[in-house]
Amino acid sequence: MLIKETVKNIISESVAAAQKDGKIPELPLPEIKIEYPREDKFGDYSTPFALETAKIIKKSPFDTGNLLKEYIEINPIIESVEVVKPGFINIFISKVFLSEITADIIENGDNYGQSSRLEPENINLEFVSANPTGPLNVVSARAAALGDSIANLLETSGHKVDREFYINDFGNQVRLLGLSAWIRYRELKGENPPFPEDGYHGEYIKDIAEHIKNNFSAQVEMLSDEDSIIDFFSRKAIEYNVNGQKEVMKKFNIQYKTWYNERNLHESGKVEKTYEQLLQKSVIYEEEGKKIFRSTDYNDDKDRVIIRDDGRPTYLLADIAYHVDKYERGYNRVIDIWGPDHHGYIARLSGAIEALGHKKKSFTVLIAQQVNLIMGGELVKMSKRLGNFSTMQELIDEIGVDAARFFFVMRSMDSHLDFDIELAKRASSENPVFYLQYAHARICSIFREAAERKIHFKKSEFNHSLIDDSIVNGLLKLLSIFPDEIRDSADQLEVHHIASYLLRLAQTFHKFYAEHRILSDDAERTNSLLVVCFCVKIVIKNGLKILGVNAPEKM
RNA sequence: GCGCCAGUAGCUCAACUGGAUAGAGCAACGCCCUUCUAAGGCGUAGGUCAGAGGUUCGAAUCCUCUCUGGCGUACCA
Repeated sequence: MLIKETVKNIISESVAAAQKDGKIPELPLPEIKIEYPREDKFGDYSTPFALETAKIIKKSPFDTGNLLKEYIEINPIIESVEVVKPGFINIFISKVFLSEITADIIENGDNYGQSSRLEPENINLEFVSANPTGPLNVVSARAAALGDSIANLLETSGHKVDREFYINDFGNQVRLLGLSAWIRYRELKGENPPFPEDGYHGEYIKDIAEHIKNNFSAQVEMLSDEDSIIDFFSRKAIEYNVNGQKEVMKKFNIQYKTWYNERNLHESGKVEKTYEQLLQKSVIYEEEGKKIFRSTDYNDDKDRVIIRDDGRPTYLLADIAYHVDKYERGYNRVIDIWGPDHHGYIARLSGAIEALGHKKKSFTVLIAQQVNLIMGGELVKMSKRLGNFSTMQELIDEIGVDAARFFFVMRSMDSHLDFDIELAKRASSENPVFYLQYAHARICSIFREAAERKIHFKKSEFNHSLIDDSIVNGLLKLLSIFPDEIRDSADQLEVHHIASYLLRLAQTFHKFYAEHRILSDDAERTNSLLVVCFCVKIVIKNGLKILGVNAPEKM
């Protein structure tokens, strides 16, 4: 149950009732905000509603608060209401209600935290979509962790989400990749051809050449002209790289619904079709043989070429076609996660989408800021072309999937992330992911010990009064807001809130553990404490699942 | 030049998107294991929220300007 929303409804009903009684004028009022007060003495929930409406309804916030107090307090969920100094309305939740949270958590189990929407969105979430010209790097790893977790978050909060990866298997870079591979191939054959300056210098190109030599030599020998040879190498190199990317994603516990080929977009005529549509919307003009989209109408710095003077479409046109295709496949919300080097691209693409009649709000681009990889206190520069980079695969091998995924999502994606490999590698207390997993493992250990001692745990028997203290109540309160945390994070598309929440929960649990001996001779008390542990375990597990991190039973 | 992101404790970052006395984790120091996992707990110390104005009941958060760092500013993808 979403308590925040419930409280909000209670307030708005109270306001409506007060209006009906003529105590508050019937004017349009701002949306009611519900907050978690910083201090316990300010209640479990709080609203600045009276402060915000003071001017509109021409009443002192203090009076409004006291007026609403009686309407709010009628509700059985509410223990009491206090109106404090400037005019905050502080709400205390009833203890009975808090006691019932354990039953709610246990009943829902793996599904606790999920909620449903009146109008669920059908979302396409595209992330990573790295060029298939080489292995995935750590920036892609960040986007991967963020994308999958945000998808989980949106699903858990009641939307439908499909994960998608766009493969740029078309254009200049692809040809250059094929050429690079072909040259390495010839080197393997004992030749010594010149290597293009702007080619791909990475060692992995040699692996691709080796792969082609081992599996497709006969086919290569049958090709005579250079164009078809390079085309063949391009296709095989792309295939090799994409397969590698798929493998890494699988290891990272990410399951894409769709891997979408740019090549298909061109070959199916969708790119041309999109051009026709833009033409009909009169947002295209011609200049020196080029077809140009008037993106300045949509807040872009300059208009953008979408068809070159030689007739070939630019990347932008294909990308517009691709996004239009997403809508045509039935999605009513489209979300992309991009790297920081593409932010300048947002205006032109969203402009085109808007020009073609889709709601501006239905398209969102999230920018995942850069990752500074730090090794031995030094910044590691990454560049695919120079062949000097650390791959996502290497990262996973070195620090493990759990640590990697957690580190990438624990910070806001707006922040540049300093990723200290050495630090993340250390399996010690410095590492927050271990701290969290340890809480889960610890609970499992308590239950193993309980079984050892022949204690029969009855999850439906919870006697709050036996363990009614501030630590337990704080823990129960935290558990109760989990669905709200998910809902809020999902609406803001900010998954790091879940990481913070879980760390706070783990911290509260460790404190609880230190202060309460769970297993004792008092059977009834023991059982009630075990119920609390059981609930914490469920929430940690469900929360970690959203982040794609394992909840180990033993450590 | 213009645009985007960032600037908060020694370091890495939060702060419920305008709320009450700005919080965690590392690092430092001092305590706590004959008892369910010490990968843990408790405590001490640490701040001109980059700077200056403004907006209002109320600003780390919003608006303007300045400074610093990163990225971008293609008929590349």
